[in-house]
Amino acid sequence: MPTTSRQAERSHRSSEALLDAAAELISEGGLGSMTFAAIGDRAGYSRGLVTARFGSKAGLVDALVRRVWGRLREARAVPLAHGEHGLDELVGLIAAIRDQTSENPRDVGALLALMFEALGTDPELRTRMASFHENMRADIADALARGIADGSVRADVDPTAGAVLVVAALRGFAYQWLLDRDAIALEQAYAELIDLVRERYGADAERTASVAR
Amino acid sequence: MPTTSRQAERSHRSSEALLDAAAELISEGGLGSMTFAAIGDRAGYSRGLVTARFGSKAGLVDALVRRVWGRLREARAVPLAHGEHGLDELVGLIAAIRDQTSENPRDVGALLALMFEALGTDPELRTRMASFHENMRADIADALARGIADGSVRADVDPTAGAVLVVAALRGFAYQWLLDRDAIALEQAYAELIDLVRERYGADAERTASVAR
DNA sequence: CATAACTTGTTGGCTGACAAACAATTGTGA
DNA sequence: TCACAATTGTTTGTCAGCCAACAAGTTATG
Repeated sequence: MPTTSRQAERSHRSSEALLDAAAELISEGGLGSMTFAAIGDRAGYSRGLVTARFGSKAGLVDALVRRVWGRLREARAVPLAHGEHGLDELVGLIAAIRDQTSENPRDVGALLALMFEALGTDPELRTRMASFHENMRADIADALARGIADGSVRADVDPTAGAVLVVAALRGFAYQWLLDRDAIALEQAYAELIDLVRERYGADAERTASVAR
Repeated sequence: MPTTSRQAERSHRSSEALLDAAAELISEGGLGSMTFAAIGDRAGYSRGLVTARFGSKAGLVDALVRRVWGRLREARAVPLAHGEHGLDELVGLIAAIRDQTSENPRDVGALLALMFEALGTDPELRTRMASFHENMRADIADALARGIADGSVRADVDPTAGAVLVVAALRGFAYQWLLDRDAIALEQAYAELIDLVRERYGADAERTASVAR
């Protein structure tokens, strides 16, 4: 007999299919186009299964965010664990986001769309995303501050302002990409940002050398 | 007798009040919280006046975008008309956006919220904002290219990549600001961006000098 | 009195939520 | 091993709430 019962496997399959469909829909048209009927249609199940499985729309979004964050955290754990210098750590973070976006555009796109959706009516989503970005800025500012201490970052850099700028660039890339996927060369954009970080925040960057990709 | 009749004045007043209320609501909670009833309530009129005046929700959004864009275009015409060098023109554009945001946060906030809302279901809004950003990137890339020609911008700068980055920073600042207005020092963020543009794209920037604000 | 400005009543469509029914799977006792 | 009950998974029916849109009516202006 299998370690997972046929029932468990069945429900697991359907849950994944529902979450996949939900991610696709959010990524394409925001929460507005993520209706129970649309999810069921796309996943090949009925509209009623979503509430049966996730309780409510909020529960579904919660499960979706958990799944995506879990995967991303897994992928990002590697570059962050190496105890690199502050500057390299920041560059590694940006590169990890770049890689995740190209490897798993559906989930990342859904998470990004949810971030922008957080500007809307739902106060819960809003505070959640607000604190997420606050933490992200704090992490980046931390990396810059550590970089100043270890000599990899210029001493006159303002870590807070740098964090706001880096986060802004990341979200701004994502926004332009979601708005018109064909108009933005994401790889090139991330390359420009990494190069910029090295040139502007790095302690020993040569101005001429930094332009080469 | 007045050049504008009392009737015209009356309808003009109510239209403005409705648009003001709509802008506030969008800025606060996106299109989702901009319901006819809410607009009427806040403007001090009935829910029915909006359709009577603007025909439909789309018409209202259209009128709102027109009004805000008109005002911004007016304000931005000055810095762009001077025929400056490419780099100064770009810096002027960023400064103009900065000034508009601090002078008229309600309208600018509404326009920004609409930009992010464009990721949602409405295809008309989406294409509209997509082409707006395409034009914006083209303008910035143009300014950079002209700057290369007139010697104010480094010759090895990629205008396209620079345009994507600048637009990303602008939208990213706005996103973080709309998400949590207290967490972001907008003035400082814009200062960082202007400084960055001068240092990274400028032809004759001194690395140490560029940090001073 | 006529026309413009504005309000209130109403309707139809869409959505999330829940409940009841139906179907597949699993456990249990003989 | 087999029947049958309990459980889990899934679907369909239905309802209440919200909203944009329109229409008919009311008030202000000319």
